Amino acid sequence: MTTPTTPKSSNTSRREAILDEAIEVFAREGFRGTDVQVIADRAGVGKGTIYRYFGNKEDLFYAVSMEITRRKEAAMLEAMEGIAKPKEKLRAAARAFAELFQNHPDYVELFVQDRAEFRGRVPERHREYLDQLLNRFSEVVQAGIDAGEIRPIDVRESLLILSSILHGVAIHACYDLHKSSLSEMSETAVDIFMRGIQTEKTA
Amino acid sequence: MTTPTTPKSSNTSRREAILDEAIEVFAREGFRGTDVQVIADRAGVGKGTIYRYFGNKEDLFYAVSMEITRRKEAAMLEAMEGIAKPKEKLRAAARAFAELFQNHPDYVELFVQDRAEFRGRVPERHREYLDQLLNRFSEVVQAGIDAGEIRPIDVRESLLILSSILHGVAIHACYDLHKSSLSEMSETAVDIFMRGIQTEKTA
Amino acid sequence: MTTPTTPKSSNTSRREAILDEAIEVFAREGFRGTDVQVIADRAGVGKGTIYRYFGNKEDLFYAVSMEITRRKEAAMLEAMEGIAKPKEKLRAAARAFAELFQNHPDYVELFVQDRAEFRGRVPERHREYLDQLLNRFSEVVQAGIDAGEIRPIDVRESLLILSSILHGVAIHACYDLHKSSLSEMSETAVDIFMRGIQTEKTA
Amino acid sequence: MTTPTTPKSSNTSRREAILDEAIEVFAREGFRGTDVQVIADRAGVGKGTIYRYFGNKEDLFYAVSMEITRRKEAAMLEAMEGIAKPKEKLRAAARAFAELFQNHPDYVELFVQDRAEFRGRVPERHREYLDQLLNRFSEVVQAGIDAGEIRPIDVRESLLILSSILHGVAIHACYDLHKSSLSEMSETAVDIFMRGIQTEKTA
DNA sequence: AATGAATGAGCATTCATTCAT
DNA sequence: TATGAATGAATGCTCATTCAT
Repeated sequence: MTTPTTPKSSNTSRREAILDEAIEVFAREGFRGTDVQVIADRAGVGKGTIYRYFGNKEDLFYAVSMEITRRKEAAMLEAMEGIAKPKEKLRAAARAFAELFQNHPDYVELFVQDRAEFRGRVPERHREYLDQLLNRFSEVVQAGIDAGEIRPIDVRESLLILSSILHGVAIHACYDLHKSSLSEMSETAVDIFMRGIQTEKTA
Repeated sequence: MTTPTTPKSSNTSRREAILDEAIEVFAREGFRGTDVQVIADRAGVGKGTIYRYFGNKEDLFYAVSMEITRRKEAAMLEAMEGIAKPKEKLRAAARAFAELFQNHPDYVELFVQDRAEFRGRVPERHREYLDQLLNRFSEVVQAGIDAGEIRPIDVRESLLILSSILHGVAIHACYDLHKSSLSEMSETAVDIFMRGIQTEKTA
Repeated sequence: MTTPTTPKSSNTSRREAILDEAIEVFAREGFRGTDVQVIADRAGVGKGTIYRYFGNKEDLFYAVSMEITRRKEAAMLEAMEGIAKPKEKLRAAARAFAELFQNHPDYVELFVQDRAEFRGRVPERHREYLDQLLNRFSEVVQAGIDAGEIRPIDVRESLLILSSILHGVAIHACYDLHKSSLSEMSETAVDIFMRGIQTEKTA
Repeated sequence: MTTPTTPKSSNTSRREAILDEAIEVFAREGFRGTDVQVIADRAGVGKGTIYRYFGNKEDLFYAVSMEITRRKEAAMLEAMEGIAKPKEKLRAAARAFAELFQNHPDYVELFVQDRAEFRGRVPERHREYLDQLLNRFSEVVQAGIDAGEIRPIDVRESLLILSSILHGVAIHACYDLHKSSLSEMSETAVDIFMRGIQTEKTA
């Protein structure tokens, strides 16, 4: 764990190369089905190098999972920027979420793998992430309530439900391949959700 | 690979004993993490017997998955019986779904395992099941629309979304253990969903 | 890979075949240096079979070690039978010990391997064995003392020393290959030992 | 494989630091069980440095083994100095041997490791050492014989036996923890040995 | 039909050794 | 000279599947 000589270039690229390949291989083969050697070969590094960087297969998967989480969060937060109205903020975030997973079906698989393999065993990361994001979004929903756009619902619970819907749709979309895309289905789902939480008179 | 004869009395009980144990073990250990020997031991049969009845580990898991699907379906259909109003029918079904998974957290895990391990590879069973159930529910939704209770939405799409919500909540509930139960969270989610699809004036 | 027809001999012969090869390979390569696959190949069984019979590499080594211990003990006890005089009993046992190791240099290596790899970690087996054997020999020494042939020494301690001498000579003999054989060197060593513990006047 | 230059001040300390740590780690973990990185870390040097100084793991172990041999030899020779009577010289040397190993149980382990890992493969060093030391002690024994204190035995053989006894006791002492210490047991063993080789009338 | 002993492909992980810096 | 990042060969152990009884 000594600090690398060239601060960014070689180590970073190596780490990223491994991570990039790991995303694809874990997504395609599943956690248990993945042979670390395959990731090493694809990343063009020795197997030992992966263990040097990530410790073990599980921690490599964690790193992958966390990376996806970061990208998801970043995409949603970025999408909300510059939008004023609370409900539109939520829609924008949801749309960003759907588009990310539409463009990267891998990420859905990784989410499912994580849930399948590690259920409640390593939730701290997810819990922590969820809490952080929930707080961020809670302000938005609260603002919507204060503005009279959204019914005075339980903020945290409704956000968990929105999250469930988004993930549920992402996971389920593959069962409806012939029809609407993940984005389209998500759009409709969010539309129903927004109608479900808004005040009567609102458009 | 010899096809088992039509299960007679003792065969049936054997099959069920295996299936029952398989549900628990697969749920606890995951598909890849499950040792068929463990299922055999718990079911009190030889390992060879499992292979005689189910062909291989994957097909055993399929059988388990299908069994859960059947129970899920049965619970929902039974819950709808004797209820007249379309919206109440949907609520009842959703409630039955949530209660089933609340009482059998195993089933959630199996659903996730199935999705994780076999994503698009064996969708026929799910697709077939979904289609069948969708048709059943489509009539209900259509009746709601015809009765003016539900907005004239895309029936199939909205049902897929409801399914996504229910599964999404079931999967997500474990991340919010401290607060509401799966049933409670599902209740709220379905409430939002119903508000989202109903016509303006409806209560 | 033909399975023998005899119902009993099958398991026993398999176990023994593995054990026999394990003795040689462990002796030649050392515990850590041994590849279980090599033992499997030489014994004509699958690697899994070894793990089925012995659990793991360490327990396989234990079994080997114990087997040698048994043979050592058996050889010594057998050699003492039918001999009346205590001192001659000891000499006979020591001679049997030396001859066994002279004919099976492997056994020396296994003893050293055991000591090297497992020092105090698994002494129960050895301790137990030593105690058992010590008690057996203690009677002999005590008889010698009572008969006035042996000085009134600490029985247990002197036996441990005899054991140390025998093992020490066995281990050391290889450093003096050019000259006397293990048996010869051992004979001399035991002669010195006997003179050292006998009463003055004794021949 | 570059031959290290003649050790200068800092080199020497580096070499010694490595050697000191190697003694402990090899003794605790065994040769095969030792990770060179651990030695490097404990010695505060890079792993490459160890390879620069010692070539490879095996040669590092050789160096360690030889170092112990030197200390053993030095302790024995020093103990004999200033003592006139041959038998007392032997006793003194044996006592020094026992005390060294009593105070440094590590050394016993290293001796066993050496024997276990390299049996007859690298005996030159030991043989050479033994010969050197044997010659040194042979004079003592011969003097004892000439003085009528010791029976006219084979000098070399009896010394090898004494060596076997000392090493045997050191190795065996751990199997008798509850009772006498290595030193005590060794003392008794040497006493028996001396009685065994001395002439009848001697005290 | 039922069994479970036997099998061996498969894989995570370690660590001695090298070599570019 | 010293270093430690990179490597990949080596190996213990598992477990799905088969098949003789």
